[in-house]
Amino acid sequence: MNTSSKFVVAVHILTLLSSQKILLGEKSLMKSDFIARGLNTNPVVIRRLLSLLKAKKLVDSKAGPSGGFYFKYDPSTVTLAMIHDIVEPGNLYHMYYSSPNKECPFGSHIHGYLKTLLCSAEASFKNVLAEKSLLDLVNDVLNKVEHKENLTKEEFASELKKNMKAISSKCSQK
Amino acid sequence: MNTSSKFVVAVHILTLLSSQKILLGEKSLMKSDFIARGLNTNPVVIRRLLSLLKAKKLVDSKAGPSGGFYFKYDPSTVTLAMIHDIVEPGNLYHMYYSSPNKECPFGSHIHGYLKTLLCSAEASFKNVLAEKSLLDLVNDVLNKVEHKENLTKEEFASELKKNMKAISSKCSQK
DNA sequence: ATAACTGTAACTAAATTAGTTACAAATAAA
DNA sequence: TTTATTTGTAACTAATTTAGTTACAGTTAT
Repeated sequence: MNTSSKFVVAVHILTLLSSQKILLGEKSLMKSDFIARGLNTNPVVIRRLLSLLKAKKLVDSKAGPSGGFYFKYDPSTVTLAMIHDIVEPGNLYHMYYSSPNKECPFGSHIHGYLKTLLCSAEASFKNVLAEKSLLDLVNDVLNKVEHKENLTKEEFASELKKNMKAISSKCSQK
Repeated sequence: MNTSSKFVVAVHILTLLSSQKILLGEKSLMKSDFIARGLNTNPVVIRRLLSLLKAKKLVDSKAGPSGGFYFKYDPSTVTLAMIHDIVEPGNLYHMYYSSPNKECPFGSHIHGYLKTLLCSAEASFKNVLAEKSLLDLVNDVLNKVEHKENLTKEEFASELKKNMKAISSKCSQK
């Protein structure tokens, strides 16, 4: 198993930033401290990942008090496949298994066919990710909240805003 | 990227054992030394992987001089998906990203939808692997050899046998 | 001016992997 | 029956990757 959590964390972050843009407006910013709290991890880990996403032009940031990060695009146009390609480039499995010896008249031919098959399987994996946009994920959550907690989008937006402020003040308490 | 080569190496080994069964007969055995040569690696690495495949009943072995390994089943009934499940159990990506904090009214709901999607993408990956059997891989190689090197199956079988003996004698020279 | 952010370098610790040495147990062959 | 060959496995090393952490320079709203 791939032990990296970069992909799931990046999706989590970008879904948060998308929801913030939709619920709280274009100009709203989210701090790395707040995001890190929600993932039980360290703000530096979040900033490191956001630094990569910024280099790829998906997000932008503002330093200083009341600074933070925001998502640059329309959440409906960014798919999980794009995010995967950014944070986990290359193949799911590498094919550099001790470059097969040409001495073996049979074994030396396996590599090529196996590589072709793996590429095709990985393409299939990514096709599923390509069918899901950040907006889809945001809507999944919003629908759940509206139905299960009987909150309107507006009520939920103000709850989110309140929570962001509460967490921010907790962080600065330290 | 997953840096493990267990899957590709296991497929390589089992394709070799399958070809040996088809070309050289049921009783034919292949040594870990010979397999390791073809992969430019260490016999212990090969035996370790074969030990797992033996525990899963895919192969069996015989100790002592002229001992070795053999594939127990019909190569047409074992798919690459089965092999993957054995040597890389679990998910392609783990979902234990710092179990999301319930404090965050939005973030706490993302996890479930992301997990569902990843499972579906992984299922799609494995479906492609499930369409390829060990026999398919053996036939890919045999067809290539017959066309490009103009060898009949019988000629190729004797070449393979010769090669196995040559490598074996090289190994015992040390 | 100050306080609150981002941005990033440097270090630690843990986990995983492949490779290696060594040797016990099994077994065919001399 | 002895010997040589092979599997089976434990123990260790080295390399790589990952997340977490501390520290601090640069930026900017208040």
